[in-house]
Amino acid sequence: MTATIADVAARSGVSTATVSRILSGSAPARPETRDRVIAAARELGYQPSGVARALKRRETRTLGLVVTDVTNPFYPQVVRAAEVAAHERGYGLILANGEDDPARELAHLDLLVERRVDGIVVASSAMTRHHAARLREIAVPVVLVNDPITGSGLPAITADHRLGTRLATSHLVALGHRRIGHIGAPDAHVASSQRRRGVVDGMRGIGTPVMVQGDGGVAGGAAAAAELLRAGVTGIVAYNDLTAIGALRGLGEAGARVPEDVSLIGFDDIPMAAWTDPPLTTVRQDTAALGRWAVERVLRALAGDREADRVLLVPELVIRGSTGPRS
Amino acid sequence: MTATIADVAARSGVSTATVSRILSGSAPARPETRDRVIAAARELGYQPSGVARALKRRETRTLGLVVTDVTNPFYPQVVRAAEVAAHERGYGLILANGEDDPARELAHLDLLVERRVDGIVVASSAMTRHHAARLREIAVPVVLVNDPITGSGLPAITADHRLGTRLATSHLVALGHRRIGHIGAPDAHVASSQRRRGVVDGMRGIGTPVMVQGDGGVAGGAAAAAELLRAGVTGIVAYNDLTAIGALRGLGEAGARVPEDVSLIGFDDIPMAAWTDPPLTTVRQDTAALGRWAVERVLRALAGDREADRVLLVPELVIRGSTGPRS
DNA sequence: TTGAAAGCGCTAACAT
DNA sequence: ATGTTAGCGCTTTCAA
Repeated sequence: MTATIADVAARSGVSTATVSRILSGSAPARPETRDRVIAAARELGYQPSGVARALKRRETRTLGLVVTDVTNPFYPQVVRAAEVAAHERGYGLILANGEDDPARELAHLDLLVERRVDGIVVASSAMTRHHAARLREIAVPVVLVNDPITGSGLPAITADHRLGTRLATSHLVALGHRRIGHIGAPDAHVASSQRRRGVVDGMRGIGTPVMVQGDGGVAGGAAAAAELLRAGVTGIVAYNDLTAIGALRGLGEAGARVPEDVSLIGFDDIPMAAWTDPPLTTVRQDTAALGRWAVERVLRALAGDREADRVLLVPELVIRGSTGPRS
Repeated sequence: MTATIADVAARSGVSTATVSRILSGSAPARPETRDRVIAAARELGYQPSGVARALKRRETRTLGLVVTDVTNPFYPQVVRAAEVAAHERGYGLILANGEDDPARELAHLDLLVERRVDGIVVASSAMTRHHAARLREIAVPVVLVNDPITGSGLPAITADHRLGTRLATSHLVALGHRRIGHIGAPDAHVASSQRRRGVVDGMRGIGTPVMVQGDGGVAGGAAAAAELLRAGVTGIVAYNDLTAIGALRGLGEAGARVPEDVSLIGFDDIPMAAWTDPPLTTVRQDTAALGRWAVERVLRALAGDREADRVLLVPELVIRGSTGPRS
């Protein structure tokens, strides 16, 4: 078995209390004993048990991160930023993957609570939508990422989706486009209604956008783009980059060139967006900031700040090759 | 504070032992007491402390997963499969993101050991390369994913990289290509030498491949492809899909059409590969199997199986639109 | 500066 | 079928 503090104490001829103090530096000690203890600890390869410490201190120094689906290219950046931020402060991160299944997410939540994580970051719309009440009664701090529910009573950070698609639409309008379409996502997606509204905002005084529905992924984007083409649009704002990449294909197969015949804008700025052909004009949201802020907010909550503040991140239009003047 | 087992015991007028037995179903109880205890537990919103249980049982039911970089599109699938497999068996997963930094990974390892995870899955070449010794002395089971080190003495699962690029190369040869190039990755990458060798294997008796170096990512692929074009190749085997996607761009910018002028093959079959233009012919490795097997292997080790077995996954050539007959 | 001892919340003998 | 008790490995009073 692994060495315990008692082993170290025995080996160095002091009490466990002294070992604890010396190893944690929580109290001064005579240099001589210090050295003996440290030597003994090293010789035994002693590593304090986080479990025992957690029981005593009543904190695990571990956070939970609930994510809808790591496989969606939007999330890894959030996860990474969260992990880095947590690790910087000495916290571990338990990852809970929702698989887009609300029941499963609830089970995960129980798992996290039972594991006594010190706080939870939820980056899952399904979660906040179906289990808002449950989230609010959790004993530890919960922070939401990309939460559409304004009245959740929990701290949250979100990109301004509506502003984002408005920016995108205005860009299209500025390029001379007048018939503009939007490929939306199912309502299950966090931001679908906000992003839809932004397109309407952007066309105010100009006309009404043609609304079609995708599936939030590549396949849906391809089908929807063909539909928009038949409707005669010259500009498309897609729900996200995945949808836009699908649209790129759908357009290509229908014989339309981008951007000569149709201009196309995505959302998120996933890494791939810069590498499509043509490179995708898109609305960037700072995913790293999302993850980092959420973790830091949890930590602040742990330090006593129990406010339910919400931060709205300003998205940025990244103009690349998929948009151009109406021909 | 959260309710403890003592609270439940007091409220239902039994001992903590009885509560423990009933809630865990580890021993029969009179239906009447059963009901009282369960009711009390529910009323108090009691959730057993995993920390206390872990201390007593000497198992945390938590696994560690060390990953080089979640942001690399190859990993999320592994992570997801691992998480799902773990969760199915009631295990949680602590994610440790290496950020491609060996020192950082070592720190992560300590964190995991201190947290007393029951086992560790390492999906990081940097890790196995620099810290093989440290890994071997860890008290809990360690399983390697995509490990290049045959002599590590630890169970491991890896795709047969060499076979994969051989398959790819043979496909090119079968299509009539004779001048074939390979865009390799820096040696820091797990599989670079294996994949390089596979290309040589595939050209045995035909010639020698032109070897150039990428960076394992999109940018490097673009530059390297241009180089290969100048060398007059008509077929390219890329280290991975990211590299191939870069090559696609590099080729396009240099005025070469794929597959009419140059055939191109990737590796991994990341989700994006199906959606490039043209869709990428690639070598698929079953990333989900990698993650799932690793977790299951750790669990088996926990059940007593301490063998250092290695499994080699057979990759599969997925023929899409980026390869065609030499024109 | 150091030690003795209690206790964090649970489970598992061992009793009854 | 249920209760008593010890103890998992730490930290932290309280004493000395």
